[in-house]
Amino acid sequence: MRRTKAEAEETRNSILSAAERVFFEKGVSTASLDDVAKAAGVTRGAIYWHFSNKTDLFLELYNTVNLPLEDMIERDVEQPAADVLCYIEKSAGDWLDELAADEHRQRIFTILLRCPYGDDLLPVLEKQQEVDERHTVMLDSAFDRARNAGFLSGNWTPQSATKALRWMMEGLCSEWLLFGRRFDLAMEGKEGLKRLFDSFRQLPAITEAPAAS
Amino acid sequence: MRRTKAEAEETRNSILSAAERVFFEKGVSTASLDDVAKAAGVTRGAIYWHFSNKTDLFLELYNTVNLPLEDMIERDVEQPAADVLCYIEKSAGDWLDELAADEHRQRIFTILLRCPYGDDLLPVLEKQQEVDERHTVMLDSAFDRARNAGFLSGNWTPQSATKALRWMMEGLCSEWLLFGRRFDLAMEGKEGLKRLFDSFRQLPAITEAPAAS
DNA sequence: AATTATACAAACAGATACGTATGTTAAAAT
DNA sequence: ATTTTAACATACGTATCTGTTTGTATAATT
Repeated sequence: MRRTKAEAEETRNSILSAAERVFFEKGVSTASLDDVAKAAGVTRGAIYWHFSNKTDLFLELYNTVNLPLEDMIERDVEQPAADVLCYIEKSAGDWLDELAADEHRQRIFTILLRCPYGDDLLPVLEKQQEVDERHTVMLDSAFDRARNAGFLSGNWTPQSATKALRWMMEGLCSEWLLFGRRFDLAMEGKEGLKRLFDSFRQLPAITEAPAAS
Repeated sequence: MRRTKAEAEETRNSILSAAERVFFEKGVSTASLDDVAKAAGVTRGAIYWHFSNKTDLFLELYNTVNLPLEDMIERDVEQPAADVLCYIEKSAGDWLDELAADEHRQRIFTILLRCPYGDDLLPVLEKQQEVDERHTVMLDSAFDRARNAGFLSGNWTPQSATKALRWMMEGLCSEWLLFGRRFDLAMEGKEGLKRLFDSFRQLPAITEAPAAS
């Protein structure tokens, strides 16, 4: 029963959608292609027509979303130095809002967190690391501008602020995604961000009074 | 070839040790019992003699180590309020040192992070959550004592400090363990802790001068 | 209108992996 | 000295998953 091109694209998408749900529920390695086929209402024949194997299916699924941090990078473009910290904080908070509201991204992110990065999924890991690297570089330079303009507390260096922010975000999301969403990600996350950024902004208490430069 | 009791205990331990390495390298779900048996220099018969199946083997392996946070809990016992913050910081730093030096714990922790908590491994997940819960409660009360004694910055509440610390530790360890140990865990981790705890300790800059109470 | 290529389903073959059943040796128990 | 039983190895049957092949109805092409 040959389908029209539009119909074929539909089944392809339904396979991807089913794979997302099945991989999320059973894990990538334990889920079989038959599980995915049944969830999509097709047979394995359809999957092997559209994709070459499970790894390829996973990679295609992985390409349907931009990575967790990827769009956060684009957001933090050049801003006036006075607003950089607020802007980064807002950007991170918005990103949490989006994640909390988008189950699709939640599933993808969860799958990525606990997928066994062995052997064949190396390209995924490499892309992840490249995105992380770009995000780190961007944050570093943003915090550096804030610091040069005198808006970063002496307690923090650009690098340490970047790491603290990234670790908090990663820990926050890991706990929420991997361990059953037992708290309000957006609310608690943004409160944590607020405290952390307050400490970024807080100028030293005891040191020299601002001399005219 | 019947072995003596001591020899049997040896093979049991070698199976556990092999399982640790194999699960770490191939992932729990993709590793077969034959892989484990070969790595241990025995056959599957030995495994089925000592353990009832793969899940049971995993649970036994899981019981051989105290959990990542478990011993950190015991450490943070009652301390004079003036030293509480320093004590927690040191305790967390020590724990990072130990993790960085102990490949055994690294592997177990890594396995736990990316194992598919579906279906049969629920007891593992539940124990994890219970340990996390106890750790959180302990940190809350410790930060609370620090705060009541005036040693916690007004920027932070006990709860927010607890969460910030836990998220930072979790993000730090996740990035290090899941993504190839590409930095010095103990050094960078302790520097991050130092910055964070400095911000915990830093009293507000502008607010009222300490009035006699 | 006849042909061809597409989009699958169904059937097939090979490889694991699991659980169990059975065999075997030597340590304990008697 | 037998007997028993612990500690495995070996062999077996079965289920499952994978990749491929074959069949087939129907769009698309000419």
